[in-house]
Amino acid sequence: MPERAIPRREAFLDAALEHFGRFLAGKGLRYTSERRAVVHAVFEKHRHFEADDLMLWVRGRKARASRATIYRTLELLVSSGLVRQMTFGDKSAQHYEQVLGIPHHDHLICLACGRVQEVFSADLEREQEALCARHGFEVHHHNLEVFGLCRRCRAAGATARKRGRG
Amino acid sequence: MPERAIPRREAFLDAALEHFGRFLAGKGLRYTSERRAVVHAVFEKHRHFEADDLMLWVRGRKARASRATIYRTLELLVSSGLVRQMTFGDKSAQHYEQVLGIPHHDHLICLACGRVQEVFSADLEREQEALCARHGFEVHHHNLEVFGLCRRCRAAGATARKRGRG
DNA sequence: TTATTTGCAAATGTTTTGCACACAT
DNA sequence: ATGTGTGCAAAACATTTGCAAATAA
Repeated sequence: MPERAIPRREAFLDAALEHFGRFLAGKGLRYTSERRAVVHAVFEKHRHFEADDLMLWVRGRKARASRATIYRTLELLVSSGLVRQMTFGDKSAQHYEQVLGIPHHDHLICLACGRVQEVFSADLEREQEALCARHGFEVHHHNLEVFGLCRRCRAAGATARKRGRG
Repeated sequence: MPERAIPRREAFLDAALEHFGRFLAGKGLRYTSERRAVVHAVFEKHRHFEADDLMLWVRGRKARASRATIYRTLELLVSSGLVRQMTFGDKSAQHYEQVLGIPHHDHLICLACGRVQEVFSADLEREQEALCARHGFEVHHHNLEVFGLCRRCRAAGATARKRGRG
């Protein structure tokens, strides 16, 4: 079976809080209420986000953190491996997504509706590894972003075209 | 043979100038000396670049174009399909590369030296297509960026580690 | 106690925009 | 002629930084 489903990301909040605590402690850094609030916001409910979304979520939870702190904490979260940074094509703001509890996956980005679909193929991963190996390249991580039309929008487009003609 | 070499991008200047001319004419837009100068700069010698590099190259050719014009022309070049926009990981400035005459390829980005290597694998492309097809996704284009260590830096690192130990 | 962290506001760097003048067709 | 394109300078963004005040360990 070359494919697997991408599991839901829930119930990882505690693990994330703990992981981040250990990361900070290991660097002699402090676990402030702001940093806890950011971890809560990231791991409670959300998938992809940008810095500004995150600030709003934190504030929506009666906690507070300045924009500067959001950025500084995001940097730490990325270093700790709890969050990864992405860049979808030509957008201006950086995108992030939680990593803990979520196996690697690629992204299909619909040009019509903007929806981002997460997919995985072991065969594809294997081919990537093989390609890099042939070039003597040691892989740390990778991003695959495929742009196109999702099933829904293809159907909608087809309908629209039929209507247009009829 | 699953792989092919990425050909050099040369002698595409004339084709690019013509292609862009047709694109502009088709939209009722004008082929100004600035736009020609930008196409020259992109297709004469260069591979990957950012907006500011391009401005310097244009000016290095005794032509002139303001920063605003560079950005406006880049947008047109992307629309015309002559250039594509990329974003390597977490960098701030957008990156571009010429497309005409250059078949699709992926990028291996070295975290140590920053070098960007272009690679291609037909098997990999096939797996990507298959994955998308399984999801009913119609592919327009895609980006694969692999981050890691290139052969050279791996060797250097190994040497450094040996020296450190010895 | 004290080094780290925070918020604020100012700085940065990239990209976009408004507008008067210049120009390609 | 006339609608487009240009340069300039200012605006718009996301992101980073300096610093005095606040705080976790």
